[in-house]
Amino acid sequence: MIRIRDIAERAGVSVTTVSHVLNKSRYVHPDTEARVQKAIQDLDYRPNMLARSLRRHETNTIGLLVSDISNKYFTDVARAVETAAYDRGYNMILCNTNEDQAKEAMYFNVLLAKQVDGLIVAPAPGDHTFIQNHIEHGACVVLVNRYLADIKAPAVVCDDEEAAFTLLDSLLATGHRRVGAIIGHKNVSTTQDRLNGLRRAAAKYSLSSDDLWIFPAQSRQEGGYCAALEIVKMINRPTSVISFNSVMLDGFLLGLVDQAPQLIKEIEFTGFGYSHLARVFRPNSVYISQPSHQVGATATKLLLDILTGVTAWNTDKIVLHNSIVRFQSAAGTNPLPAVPAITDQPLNLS
Amino acid sequence: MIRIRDIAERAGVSVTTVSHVLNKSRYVHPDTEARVQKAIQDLDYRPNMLARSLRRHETNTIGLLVSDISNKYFTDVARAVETAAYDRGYNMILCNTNEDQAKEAMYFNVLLAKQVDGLIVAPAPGDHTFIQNHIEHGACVVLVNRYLADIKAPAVVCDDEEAAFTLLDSLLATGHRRVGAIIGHKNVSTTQDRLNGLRRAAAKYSLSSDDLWIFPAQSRQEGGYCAALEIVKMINRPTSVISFNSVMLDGFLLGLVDQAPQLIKEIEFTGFGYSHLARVFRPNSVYISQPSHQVGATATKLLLDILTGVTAWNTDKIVLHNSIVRFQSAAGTNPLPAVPAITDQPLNLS
DNA sequence: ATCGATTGCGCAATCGGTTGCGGAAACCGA
DNA sequence: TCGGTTTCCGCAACCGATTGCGCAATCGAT
Repeated sequence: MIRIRDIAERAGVSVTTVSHVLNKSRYVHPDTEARVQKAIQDLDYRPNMLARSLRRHETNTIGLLVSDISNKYFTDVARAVETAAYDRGYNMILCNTNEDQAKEAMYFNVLLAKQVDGLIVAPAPGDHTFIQNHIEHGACVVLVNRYLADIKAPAVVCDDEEAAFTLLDSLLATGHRRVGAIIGHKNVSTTQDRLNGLRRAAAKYSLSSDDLWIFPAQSRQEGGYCAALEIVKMINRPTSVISFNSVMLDGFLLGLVDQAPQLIKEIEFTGFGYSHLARVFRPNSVYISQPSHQVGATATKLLLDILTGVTAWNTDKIVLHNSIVRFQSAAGTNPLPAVPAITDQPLNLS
Repeated sequence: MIRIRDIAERAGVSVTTVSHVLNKSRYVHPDTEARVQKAIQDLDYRPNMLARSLRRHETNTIGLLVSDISNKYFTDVARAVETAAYDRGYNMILCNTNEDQAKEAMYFNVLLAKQVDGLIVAPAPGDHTFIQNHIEHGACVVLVNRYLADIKAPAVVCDDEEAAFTLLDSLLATGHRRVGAIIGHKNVSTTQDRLNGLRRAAAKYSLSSDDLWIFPAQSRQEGGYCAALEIVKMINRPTSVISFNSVMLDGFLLGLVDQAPQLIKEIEFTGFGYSHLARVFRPNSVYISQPSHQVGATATKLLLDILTGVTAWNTDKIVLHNSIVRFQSAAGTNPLPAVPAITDQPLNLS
């Protein structure tokens, strides 16, 4: 490994000067600087960030803890965080907690031990006093997606109550009177907010609680599949179903396809997040498009603003807006452009 | 921040002893050790990994460079790498290169500057002499998914030639005589291997090159969509299509759904990787299930074995086996269990 | 020629750990 | 009591950078 000292010797200057050249932190005579730069080139020198960070007490690195890396929502958030961080000279370390609280705590410790400057966390369900502890000991944390009553930290969330209301309202407005909801984890703020939205819409139409069938499932495909198995067996079946995420919706639809294909046509379905299956089965339906990219970008900006002192530490909740979109018409928000540019040409096999 | 010195003072010992307690690196009297442990507890001490790594010349961290984090194949690889690394006391830093060679080079440098012990790389298409450079300067790199002729490093790949052969063979065996292939990036080893497999199967059935329509597309949904737009316009249309990844297949199917729904029934399709859409449109079809998890686990084991001296550095290619699976029958390999366990109970809205 | 200002750069302490070397105290058998 | 072990632990150098302090050389004006 090439050290700064090697550069200094080769350029005939002190390590101080090399350091200042590297960081442009004070005036260095152009000739000297050129010699140093040449030595850096010649030896292919790359500063040791461990040493720099140790001395500077900052790593220019933030951690991102997501609960499920295979969920498209989180990969979108991760990409946004990564981009926003990179634009401001920070790197991101991504960790997958798998909705496992123990793993979340473990990674939290690891990342703090690695001296990340701050953390963006999509908290797993469960108790989070350990996070509050770390915050009190000086950790800088921004929550995304879910907020937590017992953690005093800023959060970037979506207006889930409103979106759920809108969704159910639109179903009820078109005449549905028996509605199912596949809701995922019960004890997270998103689910609670969305349930509140459903309740509000149900109240608006004086729906009885018997007519609103709530199915808490694992927030994964199997959860939705289970919901399908249940619904197939029901007598007074809902005429429409809302899923709280697209993974469960996929599972639900696959369940119907496997177990009772005829129900696909009978049951209206919609939910949070884009799904290919929903799109092909219900090309004219709506769904809730979550501002995942914006969530990541906003959280990152907030975190970095706090870290760099632009913004004071606070416990504000930033609420971004979900949008309700129709598959066909939403050219801008739709994952697939209406008329995609043709960028490649066919080729014959030679 | 609590330093090791704070612990030492509180426990009335030297920092040396605290360090040895932390690392269990030499005998310490039980009473002394207890005092140290108590001080660690009391002060909620967490060692600074930067300092440790600086001194030890190792970070117990590996980097993973993937070309597309929103691709399920890579998230599976990432999860496997993360798990395998964690089991051996290593952490993983995940970086998304977005199929962008410049970004790949940038992250390569960042990770080396952060002194990662080793790197697992799914290389973007393009020139990679910079990787070879780093290897010659001592970087420890394992390639996954794609191998590169100009990089002397071990690689963990799949038997893509064989899988492509099997896939096309099965189509030709059932009578198809005009086949299309949506192939993604042309200049990567996977694509080349698969093309060779296709050629071999085509030769076996004496298919003329006019009957094998090759469509190189962007390796994303839009690429598949473009292929659909093309195929819709064709006169002597393929009766079956093979996609080289599931994202393009999704795009292709959406394209058909949008532009020519009747073709969905007419054209047989299959490809590499599981797709919900393929499953619902062709519940009895086969597809190539890639051993993504095994790829990640194997690459990690190989890298860590090299790092710890268990295995010597080499440039071997480890070839794992793709399997060809049918949607319905493949309970084990299918993403969805045939009869998923019901783990949650319905709940009434109160 | 003198002196203050400016230019250009180096010394050495420091960040928070790890570890080779060695030393004091306790123990033990004769 | 004495010499040799064994037990237990501390000193201080070191990892590779950053940075406060200060000094020598040059410059320009008088």
